[in-house]
Amino acid sequence: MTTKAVNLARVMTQEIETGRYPVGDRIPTEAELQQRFDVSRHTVREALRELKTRGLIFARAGIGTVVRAKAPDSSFMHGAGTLEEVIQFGEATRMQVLETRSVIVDQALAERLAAREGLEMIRLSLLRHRPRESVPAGWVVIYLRPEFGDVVSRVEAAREPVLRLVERQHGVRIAEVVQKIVAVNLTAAQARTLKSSAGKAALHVTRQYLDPEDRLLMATDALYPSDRFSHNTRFRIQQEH
Amino acid sequence: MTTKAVNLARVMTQEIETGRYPVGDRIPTEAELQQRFDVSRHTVREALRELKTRGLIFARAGIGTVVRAKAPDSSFMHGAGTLEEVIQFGEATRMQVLETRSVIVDQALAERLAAREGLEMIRLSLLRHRPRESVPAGWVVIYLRPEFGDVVSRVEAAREPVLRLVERQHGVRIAEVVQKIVAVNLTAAQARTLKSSAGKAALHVTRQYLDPEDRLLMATDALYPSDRFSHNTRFRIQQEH
DNA sequence: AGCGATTTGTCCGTATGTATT
DNA sequence: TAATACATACGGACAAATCGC
Repeated sequence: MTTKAVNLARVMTQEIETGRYPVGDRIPTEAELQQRFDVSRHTVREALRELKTRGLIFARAGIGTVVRAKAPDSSFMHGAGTLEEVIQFGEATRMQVLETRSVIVDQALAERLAAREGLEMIRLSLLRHRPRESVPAGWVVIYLRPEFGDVVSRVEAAREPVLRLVERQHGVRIAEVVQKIVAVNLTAAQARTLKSSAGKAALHVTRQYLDPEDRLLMATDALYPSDRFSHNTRFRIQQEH
Repeated sequence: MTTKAVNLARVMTQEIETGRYPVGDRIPTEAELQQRFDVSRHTVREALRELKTRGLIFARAGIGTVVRAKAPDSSFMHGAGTLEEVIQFGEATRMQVLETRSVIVDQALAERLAAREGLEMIRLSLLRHRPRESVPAGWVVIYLRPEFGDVVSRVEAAREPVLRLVERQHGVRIAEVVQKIVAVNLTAAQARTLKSSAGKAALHVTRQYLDPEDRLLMATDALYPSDRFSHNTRFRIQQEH
């Protein structure tokens, strides 16, 4: 069973899509729609509200209701899920630093990190451990801008993500995260480090953290064997007025 | 001048944030709020609708209205292109339907889809093909509510995601997507279907698409061999305004 | 299994305010 | 100023879902 409002919204959507009401034109007034579909004004408004939140129309008192777009515009599909979930490297994990050193970005690394070649960066290699588990949950390599080097000494003790340390310590703000996930089979060397077995499937997650000017602040390169990690995200769509 | 509904929404948001109504608890009924704020039920519902679309609460007839989450504080992601990338099953891929049938959700499936046991759903199994490539890019199983069955016949011809077909045809709106990604080694049977090889790493992506009332509209279960797919996301953090 | 009581969902009618022409 | 059209708000009625007895 579909409601009258949903049905009306569907009809109006279709008529906008098929060009009966072209972009820029006004659709019939609420009173007219009320008559045409033999419903209350409340129901008409309910249907139009739906189209508004989908970005198909907009309304102005005194003017009417105007078609804004034929198809739902992607800019109206704002994902308002938490970035926290992306950033949070798990509260319940302990970080074990394997190695810290300075590297010059070569061509291969430049590609992987979307960073400029020749740039100097701090390379922090560490294992994530869950409490009471002998095998590491994952292997994370963090690339940091040299000026953020002072946080390195606090990584193991801190109970929060490296990103948070950098943000607080240096007053920078992350504006964007670019994430790429692929599946890989572990090499023998990787398997040794992770105390897993060669050939086993793993998630390979690379991330770039950018500031508002699109400059790379930090990048990570992580490897999570299949049975120890799942990557969960919750996207919520925020409608606007 | 702020409207009564906006004001009420603000008060309720704050009370949820400050913990007066903890996550999981019910907020007062519409009738109670109506009395407390001395407004009509219409106004109460208008305010609650706002909180619903923000994902703070969800409501069920017969039960009440439950707090789903505290308001995202400062950093939550925003911006075009976020959810689109999740939803868009690639325009440039062709869908080949392998099988369509009706299934009753058993215990195992209930867990995987976060659906109720005993529910009837349509199971649509298909392969994604990229143009000019002989091997499939991925294997997708879609679970649809029975009332959406009419879109099945149009999946192969349509050049858009099944989700879009459902949204347009039935006037429903996705409010939330829950996504889980794990790495797996392909079984022999899976490898055969995908024209890949057993043991090869693959991304296993499961998603639940929920409407504003938290009801499951559609769920997908996809398998992408490692060398044919990478999952890219771009999170943009909303700046204060 | 059934039957109220409760609570949200849908739908209707009406009145008044506000913005635009 | 008057007419138009959406915005806000009030009221009531019944349906649908759920819970407890």
